[in-house]
Amino acid sequence: MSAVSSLSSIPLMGGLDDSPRGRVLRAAAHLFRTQGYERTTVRDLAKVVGIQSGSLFHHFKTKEDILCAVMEEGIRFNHDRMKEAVETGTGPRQQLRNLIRAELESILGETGDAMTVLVYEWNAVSPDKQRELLAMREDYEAFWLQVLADARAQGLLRHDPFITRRLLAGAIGWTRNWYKRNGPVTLEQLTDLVLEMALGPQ
Amino acid sequence: MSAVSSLSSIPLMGGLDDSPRGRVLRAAAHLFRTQGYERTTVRDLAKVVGIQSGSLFHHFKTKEDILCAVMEEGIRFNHDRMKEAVETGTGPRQQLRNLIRAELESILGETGDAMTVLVYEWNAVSPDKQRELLAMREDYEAFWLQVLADARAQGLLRHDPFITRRLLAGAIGWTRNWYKRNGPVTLEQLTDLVLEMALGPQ
Amino acid sequence: MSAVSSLSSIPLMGGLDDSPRGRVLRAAAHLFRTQGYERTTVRDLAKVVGIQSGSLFHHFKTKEDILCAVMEEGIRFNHDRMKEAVETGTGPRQQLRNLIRAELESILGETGDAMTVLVYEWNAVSPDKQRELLAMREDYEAFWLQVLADARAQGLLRHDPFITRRLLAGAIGWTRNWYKRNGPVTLEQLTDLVLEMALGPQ
Amino acid sequence: MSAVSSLSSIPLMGGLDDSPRGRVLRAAAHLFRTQGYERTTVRDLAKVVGIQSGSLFHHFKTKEDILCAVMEEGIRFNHDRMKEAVETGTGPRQQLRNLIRAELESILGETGDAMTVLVYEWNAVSPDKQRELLAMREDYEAFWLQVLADARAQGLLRHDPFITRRLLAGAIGWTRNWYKRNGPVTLEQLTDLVLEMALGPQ
DNA sequence: CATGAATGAGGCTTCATTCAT
DNA sequence: AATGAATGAAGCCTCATTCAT
Repeated sequence: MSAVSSLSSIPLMGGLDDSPRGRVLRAAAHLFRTQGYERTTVRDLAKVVGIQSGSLFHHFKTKEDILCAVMEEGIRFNHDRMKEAVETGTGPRQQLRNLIRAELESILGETGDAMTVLVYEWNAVSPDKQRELLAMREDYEAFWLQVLADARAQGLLRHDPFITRRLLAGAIGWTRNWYKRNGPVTLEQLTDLVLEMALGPQ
Repeated sequence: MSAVSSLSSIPLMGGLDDSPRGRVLRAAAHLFRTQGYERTTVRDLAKVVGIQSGSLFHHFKTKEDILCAVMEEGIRFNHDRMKEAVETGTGPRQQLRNLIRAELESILGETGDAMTVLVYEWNAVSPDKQRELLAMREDYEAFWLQVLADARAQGLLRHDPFITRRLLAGAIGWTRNWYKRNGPVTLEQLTDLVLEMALGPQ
Repeated sequence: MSAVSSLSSIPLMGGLDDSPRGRVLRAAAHLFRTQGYERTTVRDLAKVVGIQSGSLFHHFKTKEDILCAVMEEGIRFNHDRMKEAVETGTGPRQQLRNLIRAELESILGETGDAMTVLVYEWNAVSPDKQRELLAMREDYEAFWLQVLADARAQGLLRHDPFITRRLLAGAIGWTRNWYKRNGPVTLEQLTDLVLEMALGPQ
Repeated sequence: MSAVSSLSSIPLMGGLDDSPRGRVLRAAAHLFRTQGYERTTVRDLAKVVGIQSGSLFHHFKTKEDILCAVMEEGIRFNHDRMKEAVETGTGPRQQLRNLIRAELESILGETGDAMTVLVYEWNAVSPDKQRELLAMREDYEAFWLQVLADARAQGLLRHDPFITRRLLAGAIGWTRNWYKRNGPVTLEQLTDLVLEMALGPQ
């Protein structure tokens, strides 16, 4: 059923160590993305981790908790990444480029499974959990809006920061479905393309 | 469970009449998007349509068939829309604008549920059906690539048509998650924003 | 599913004309034997007959009624056959041979499906119907017991008629599972073999 | 629905212990024979065993697997019985008598349900499984044919071994439908009657 | 009489979760 | 913590039967 039978082929997801918990979350992120949350059974997951299905419930109360944990770890790790992107950039243009670059990494790299699951399985989580997760995303988005507002203030950006952010978020998130890291376009080039979409040529 | 208890609140999806089949597909598109395919039971669906669950299987062989039919109708209807967009435009710039506008309509309008389901529930369909559906999408995408290639030939577009299309597809598809039709930005303005992302200012 | 798609290949069962009723019963006897009663759907049956499933219920009240009618017709037709077998024989030995021969015909010939169904699907019919059918079989069996009793009285038969009848019934009924009419053993030879089982050599 | 509500009234079937698997198979053999395979629901079966219906599927993959297992165990156990019958007999006559006796035991005793199911529900199993089961029966039948061939070689048997076997199989198998163990005829007497059918008086 | 869409009860099977060992 | 058998609710689908046309 599953195309994955061991964890060895799943890259270490950012921030997750080799503890049982970490191994479950990495396997879950992968399976939830490739098969879908509902179509992944706890037995599928246990098999990939190399334990029995009953044992999962010593680490997580419910299957939904596993899903939420995947999402949380994804947000948490990328929050740090974004923060760093802003802090290491000097000036809005470079900061924005850093953000784009970082978000592309987050989508196309080791946290890609988690970020995809965050979007695609969003309404598998209860409203309560949705609220919690939305709160976590809020300051994540705040980085973007702040940088875009700065860019606008400096005349770099011609349009509304909010709308620009949304359009960029769509373009970036979708790369998961087509971009190949070892294809003809480098990640730097892709970053520049997206940056140009936001700010125009030059 | 379902927030929807009758079909009356679901707009007529493009091309689907009031036949039992059409009513099932409209309800399915809506439920599959709001609840997810796996989390929508055939009883949920039947209740919204106003029939018994067993009766669904007079019109469709399996639940998966319903999903595929939703996707097919979505593709089919929008194929015609895209074709018209290209035909009624004179010159690549106008054709491209028409395409963007048409795809925004397709995402934000009455076929939005179907198009979202097409993306979000993609791996709920069997590989065989995936192949069929991909074949249908192919000439849909061909419209875009042709127009973008023309734009490039005329110097309107500075980058690779394929990549540009993917970035636009992401930006446009994501609007479903944030754009409000009765908000401050009109669809025409949104169209222009996306067009500017593709071609730059002016 | 069914290996039969038309009635043309099913021989006319004894006593059943080409009326709708007769055609249904012949098809039913065949399908019930080859697939089993429960595994044969009324749609299967209707398709072979060449009508719609709903139309079956103009001729029979329920599916079970069809099964019972098959059984009844089988018994009724073979009752006449047995009667004739007894009447045309002179002396117990010839009468017994005639009965054996007639019952082999009934199992291996055109009523074989019905007779097999009578045995194999016996507990698909309600107790009430079972009683009715048992009553019909009673005088059928009376022919046998009478002839065997006569044979015993004449010293032809060494054992209890009742037990002898049961053993013969088993041997004869089982022929359906192995005897081939166009094989090396003729029906007359088979008849003699069974007769010898009953009466011993000579 | 079921006339049986506990396992206590079902005799231990040959070779089956009190493991969950054994208890399921014994209950299944009984229910499948008395109600028919299709008319026995997995809930019926679970109730008799004293477990929940879902638990059945920890021991057997499908309902059909349960049927096949019943058949297999029946064949396997009786294979050993037949082998012993041949080995403990000296000379074809005694061997044949032992076989008859053993098969009567197998039909009328604790494996009777399984053997009946084997015959009556034969076409409820898939062609693949039929092949497997036929292969198992093959060497079972080989015992009979060998002994009958020996008998023929010694002049004890006047007719073809194959045909004789089939007639005996029918007579023996049918005893399930009429013979009462605590009736006027002992099993030994019945055995002798069948033996006489095969070899003639003396 | 025939049709065929609709019914709705019920069947098999799956699966997250529990718990005694 | 781990196991794995057991649970029991719920899911998809089938099918005999009905009935308006």
